[in-house]
Amino acid sequence: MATSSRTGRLTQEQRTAATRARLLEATLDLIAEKGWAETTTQKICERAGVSRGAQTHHFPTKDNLLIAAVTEIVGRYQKDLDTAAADPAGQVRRLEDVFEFLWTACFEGNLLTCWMEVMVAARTDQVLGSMVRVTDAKAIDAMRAMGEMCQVQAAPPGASASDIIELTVYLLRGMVVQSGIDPDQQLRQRLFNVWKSVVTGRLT
Amino acid sequence: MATSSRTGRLTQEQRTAATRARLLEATLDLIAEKGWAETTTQKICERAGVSRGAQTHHFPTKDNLLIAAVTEIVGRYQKDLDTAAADPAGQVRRLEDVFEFLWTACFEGNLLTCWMEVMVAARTDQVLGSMVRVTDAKAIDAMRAMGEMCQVQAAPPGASASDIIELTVYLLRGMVVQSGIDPDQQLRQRLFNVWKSVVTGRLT
DNA sequence: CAATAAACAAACAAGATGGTCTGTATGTTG
DNA sequence: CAACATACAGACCATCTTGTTTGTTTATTG
Repeated sequence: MATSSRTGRLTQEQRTAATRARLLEATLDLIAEKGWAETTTQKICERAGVSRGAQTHHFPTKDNLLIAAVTEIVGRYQKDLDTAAADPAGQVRRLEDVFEFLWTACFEGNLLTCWMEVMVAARTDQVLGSMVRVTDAKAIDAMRAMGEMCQVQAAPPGASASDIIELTVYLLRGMVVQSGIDPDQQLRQRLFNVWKSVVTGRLT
Repeated sequence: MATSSRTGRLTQEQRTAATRARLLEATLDLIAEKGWAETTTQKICERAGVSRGAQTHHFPTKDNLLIAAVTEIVGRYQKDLDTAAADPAGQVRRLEDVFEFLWTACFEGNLLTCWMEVMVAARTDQVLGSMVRVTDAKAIDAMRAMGEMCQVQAAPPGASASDIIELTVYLLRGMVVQSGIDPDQQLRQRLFNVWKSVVTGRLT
């Protein structure tokens, strides 16, 4: 319990937190910029301004570091989800608002770009796969729950608002991958508007 | 022009075609099984039963081989597209049939799984990116053209059948990525049916 | 059949990557 | 202040990956 705030020195805890944060931030940046496969420990250390010895001290193996990075991605996205879900506390929500949230969460920043890299890598990576499976299921459940709060009546029997939400999630994920090679975001915005009008026209 | 079919020997042309085909097949298998990043020249040669010398003879660099593999993927998918497009020659097509084709083309075999690996890798790879950009645009155009052959009237102004098709493509691509970590294909089938009923209920 | 070219095999070289190891600096605690 | 634990720095090593090179086999052609 030594803050030592008046001196220029740092607590061990502070130093640990700082270097870990720098490593994770560099890892996320590299995944977004160079892709999952090109994200090596050396490049991470270089970008984070951390020696390789320090990295191996905090994260003994590369898996440790990458798992922590994926946890960080999930945590940030989950945080967005939580705030959005708690926004109109207990009240009824408009489906339109949910669409708007999903769109913004997909294309602001590079979080979803990182997540698509992780999902694709998880397909052929055991440890990553089991991790992504559970966290992704949780995220989709949370988003479906947002749909159930909407007062809409689905026209086709068996189609719920939650289903529409989940479909929208897959659509947006496909669009995020597309945005990696096609810069025409206006086209996607227009198509998403079509999607919204088609879906909302069918629900009441 | 020596066929030499009666002897046990092979023409140079035949040998070339055979080894190239084996290498490409092994490459596609590895991309589907291990992912883009784990697809190394050594593993390709090992799986193809081809020496590394032979590989470097036919494909001097790894890029050459991978580009040829991507071309093979695109070619096979384009072939599916062409046969499907030419099926009801010049006639009007049902939107339902197009949906069915898109679904089948996505989940039969592992072609689309490979394609998603390529698309994600293309985001951070210059040469791959320019290649994927043009071929993907062509494929989407071809699929949009199938939508334009459907005699449907879009209810929301500005929404064409082609737009619905393109939205469906992105939706299915998101689902393909999901299928890499979530084996519940029945869920996706059910959701896709929801999407279809939403659309067909909205179009006439 | 002889000469030439192509297909093929395998060893080698250069660089990158991830993990281990040894040593040093900094903070913590009795 | 002394003993100890943690954070950090950098060298080292085994492995893997890609590309080159050298030599051998097989097919083609005059």
